Amino acid sequence: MTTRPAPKRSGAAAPRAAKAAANAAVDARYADDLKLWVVLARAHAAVERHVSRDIAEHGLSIAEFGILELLYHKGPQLLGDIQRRILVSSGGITFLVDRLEAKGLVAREACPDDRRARFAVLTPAGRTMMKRIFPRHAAAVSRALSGLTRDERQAATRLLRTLGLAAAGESSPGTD
Amino acid sequence: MTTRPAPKRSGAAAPRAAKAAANAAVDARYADDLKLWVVLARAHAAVERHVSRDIAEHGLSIAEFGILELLYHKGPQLLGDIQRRILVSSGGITFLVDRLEAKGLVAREACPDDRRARFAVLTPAGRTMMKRIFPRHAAAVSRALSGLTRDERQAATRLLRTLGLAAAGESSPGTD
DNA sequence: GCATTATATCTCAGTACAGAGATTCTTATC
DNA sequence: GATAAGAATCTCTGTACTGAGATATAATGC
Repeated sequence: MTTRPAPKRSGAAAPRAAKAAANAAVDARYADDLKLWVVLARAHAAVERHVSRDIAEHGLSIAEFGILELLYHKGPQLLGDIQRRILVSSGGITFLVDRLEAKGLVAREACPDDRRARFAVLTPAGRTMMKRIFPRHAAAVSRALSGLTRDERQAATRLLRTLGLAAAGESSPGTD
Repeated sequence: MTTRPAPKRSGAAAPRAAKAAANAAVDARYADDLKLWVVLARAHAAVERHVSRDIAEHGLSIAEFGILELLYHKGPQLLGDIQRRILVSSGGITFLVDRLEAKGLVAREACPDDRRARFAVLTPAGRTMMKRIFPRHAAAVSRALSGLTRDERQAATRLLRTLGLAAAGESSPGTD
């Protein structure tokens, strides 16, 4: 990660106005939407970097933490339900739970009603860890979002929920 | 971590129930922020899936398309500038430009002022391709965002820009 | 000019998943 | 209870990246 103010060098200046004019028709039509997609991606990346750094200090990836958080708050869950909830592939959920199991934070338990299915449950060690790191994680998330006021955060939550639901539902029914 | 928001804690007599209550207090305090982080991640994932599927039909990843789009609209760029713009690692930018070069869409050119640096430029084939697929891509983005009204999209753009800039600036070097 | 330090890119090993198909089990029907 | 369709998980291969160090060049102080 190098981020340094570039030394003086005649910049890669391109005749912006002319180029933009050339594609003006298309650009003008969709420019606002493209802009929204860009700022959405950047906001997500920026917040994710904060969150990820916090979580990485405990040796966990975001997806791993997502599973632990789900189990911590909602109790044991079927692997398939976790998969749909945190949006990973079927192979991904096996891989993630394997790793959490290897770390001793999660265990698999049989489902009495369906022997194909397995529950993931927090081990005592996993629960202890979440108790310890969750408040700190929540604070890190809050800090990452602190660029918005309380009202703005509420407004953003509403807009993003609407956007997410619409985009998830539209012509993309399967999460797999 | 300068801001350690101490959850209010009932001072004396902390049996288990009180501790659990304290946990609940922490959870409640940050619940809204965690919710915003979740809907941000989901909205991003949902929109990205649409965009990604559109781009994949042309054999490109989102990062590759991001480079092509940057070169298409802004002209030749130094690799380091592209890297900072689309947020990939130093190894990543080499890898991505290699691949675009192998596809014949991009070429490297020497920088006359700095022989360490290289420009990436669109080849004629790359420009032709972008001319062809960009409008369609823009339409796909618009469609993915169509869950919000025009006004909502404007509001979301403003909020996400503010959020992204704040999160990127805070203890994490600027991207632009 | 020459050494020193900083920067731009590249190399290489490793990580985190995605996706397709295999395996194991359930449910419905005969 | 045997068979077949369907479902949940696992296995395996492939892809897109990250990050630490290597190499070449530039800028600066002597």
